[in-house]
Amino acid sequence: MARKTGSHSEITGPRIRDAALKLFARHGFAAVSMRQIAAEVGVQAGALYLYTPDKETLLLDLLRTHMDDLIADWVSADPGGAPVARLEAFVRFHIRFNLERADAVFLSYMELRNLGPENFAAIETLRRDYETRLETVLSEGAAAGIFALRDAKIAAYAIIAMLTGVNTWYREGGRLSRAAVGDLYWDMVRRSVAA
Amino acid sequence: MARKTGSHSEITGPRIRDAALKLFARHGFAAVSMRQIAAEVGVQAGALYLYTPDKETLLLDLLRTHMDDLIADWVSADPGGAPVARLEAFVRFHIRFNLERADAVFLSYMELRNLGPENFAAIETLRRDYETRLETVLSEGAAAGIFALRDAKIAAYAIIAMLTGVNTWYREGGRLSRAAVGDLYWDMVRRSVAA
DNA sequence: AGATTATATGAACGCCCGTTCAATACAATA
DNA sequence: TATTGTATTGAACGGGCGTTCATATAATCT
Repeated sequence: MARKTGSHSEITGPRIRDAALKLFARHGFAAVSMRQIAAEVGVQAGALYLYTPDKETLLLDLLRTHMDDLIADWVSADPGGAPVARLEAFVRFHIRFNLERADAVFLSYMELRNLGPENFAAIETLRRDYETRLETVLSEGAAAGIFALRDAKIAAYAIIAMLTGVNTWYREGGRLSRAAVGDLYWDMVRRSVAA
Repeated sequence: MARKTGSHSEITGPRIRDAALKLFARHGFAAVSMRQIAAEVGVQAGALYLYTPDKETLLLDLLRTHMDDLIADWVSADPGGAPVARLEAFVRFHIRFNLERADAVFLSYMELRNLGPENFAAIETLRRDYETRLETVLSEGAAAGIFALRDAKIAAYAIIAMLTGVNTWYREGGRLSRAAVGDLYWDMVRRSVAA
């Protein structure tokens, strides 16, 4: 056997990335073998190397795609205008986006350490970009006297950590709907920075 | 060569746990081999099995010790009395404790997935115990009209996530002292739950 | 001093790893 | 239909893995 019937790179490529994302998030980058990823896709291990030069680059692609999506989606969700409205939009956006991609979020917090120094730095730059966007909203609100902040950068870190934490406990079909979670967190964030 | 001069289990045991904690946190449980841990201690791999029945149990011991210490230390740091004072004590305690044990904190968030189901459940129970202690402080304050909360459980999750996030950015010798960080976070927490 | 116990070595076990590559079967094009 | 290009196999490479165990030396006990 060699090439399989119905085989196309536009199909196999995404399936490999999906399988790798799921398995890396579930068991950890180092614990997942290329053979396991291949088995999940229904292919032999050698075939993966038509789609990635090596295992680390496969991880890097997943992390970079996630961060790019995060920033791009926030840019188009950002309403601009009044800082309070922008902050509320950020809170609801961050919770929703992260809940929709729990695997990628977990990966991008846990497996940065498996990247080489320059790849690590590239992802860190994207993360800092995202954090800075929130920090800017907070700073502008503070300058306008709408927010009372002692340190905009720390406030941004604190808010993002708090919101990202939803992923550790939220379960679909549980006591609270996603909208209710957004309401609760926005209430806490709003009060923590209110002037 | 066989037994080494000066060898004692009370010395080698802790050194093995220290090395394992450091390496697991740095590279991930699956990425670290028993031979690497042994080399860090200056011993052969076989000697590790005088101290742990297997690799997973070594991880479990590290995680359980960390959670036990966390709860025991909070119990003795808890001032009791007025909810506001207790909440402030919790905020400062959690930040300090976690900064002092960054490796163990990272491990206990990232490597639970490498535990079997029953070991996983045991650690989860300890975590829930800790979370419930904060939730109780919040609930009592709310009942006394001192805190305004829409959901004490979610507020506890949010506060813990926010505080734990300090570990991802804090660097010794940076712009802020540990005490200053405690002040900033206590300010935000206080306002987010104030009546 | 001699016997016993505790602590370690180092070789070996079978197994799985990431990656490469010649061979090959299917898909697309002419 | 013949040819070219694409997607995949399956075997092989050297190497590292977790774990076991017979053996040996150091520490301790009588």
